[in-house]
Amino acid sequence: MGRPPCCDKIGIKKGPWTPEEDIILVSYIQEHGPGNWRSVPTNTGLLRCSKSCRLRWTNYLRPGIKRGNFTPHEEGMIIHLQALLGNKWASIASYLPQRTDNDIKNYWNTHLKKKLNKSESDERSRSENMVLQTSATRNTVNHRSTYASSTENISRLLEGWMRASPKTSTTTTTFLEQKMQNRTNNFIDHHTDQFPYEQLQGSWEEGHSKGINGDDQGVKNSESNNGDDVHHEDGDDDDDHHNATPPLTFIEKWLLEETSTAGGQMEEMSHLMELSNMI
DNA sequence: AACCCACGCAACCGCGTTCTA
DNA sequence: GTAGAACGCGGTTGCGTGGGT
Repeated sequence: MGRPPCCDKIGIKKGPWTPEEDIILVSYIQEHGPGNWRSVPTNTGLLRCSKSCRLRWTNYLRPGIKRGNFTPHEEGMIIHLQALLGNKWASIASYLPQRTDNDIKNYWNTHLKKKLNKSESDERSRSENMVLQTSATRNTVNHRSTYASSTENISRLLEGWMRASPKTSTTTTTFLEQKMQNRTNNFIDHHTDQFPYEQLQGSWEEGHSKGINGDDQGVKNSESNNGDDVHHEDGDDDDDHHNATPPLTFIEKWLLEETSTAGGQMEEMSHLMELSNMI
């Protein structure tokens, strides 16, 4: 309490992350694993506060993150989990391992809240069904469904950055100088100018197997389950998330059984609604 | 073509919780 | 047991972008 924010320190950079910074951060985490964020800026030479590094990693760079439009299934889960848990975005995110709490929060604030308000004002008695129906309808219309894993994001930004600035770097730190050579060798396909996803992923997992812990159990799982919403095990995500998560056994069961297929979804939704009404 | 506005998303900030010496 | 440091979460902000006029 009353502690000054770490980002007030002089010389700390704010604002959007550059591809360079992303690469440095990813390289470092690939080698040392996430955690001990305080040491990340000093060890990497990044002019960012530890908080910013952690946020960038968890919200954007972490592997297994699904980006792009939310599926009706995900949307339904968010709506009902929000009804059950409130604005516990981290807890909700633990049920959607491929989505970040920030993503879910943004999606709720920009889409779902409005939608729910609208349907509630339209007709309160039918609002619940309205939500589900409009969800499905909307998704068929909204088809920017190019989900990309974060590794793909990284590969793309690497590609762009490497083309733009072949070898030089403005933030020449000891760490960067040492690692960029190695990492680009790992990331870049020697035979093409592309950064094949498989190769990048392989590189990542190779680094992981050296000793990444905690979050990365989930990282591995979600990576291997890319494109699948199923949440397979409890050790899948942050410990905090699970500690904070109430024993929603029905939902867990539902999530385990349910895939992105729409079949049976509506029926399960109605069960969920009953459950949430009881609570 | 230029301007305005609304929207979406990435990042920041403040505070509560947890950890450690 | 306590204080300070680090971490994690939720709310909020600011900027880029696309659509409308």
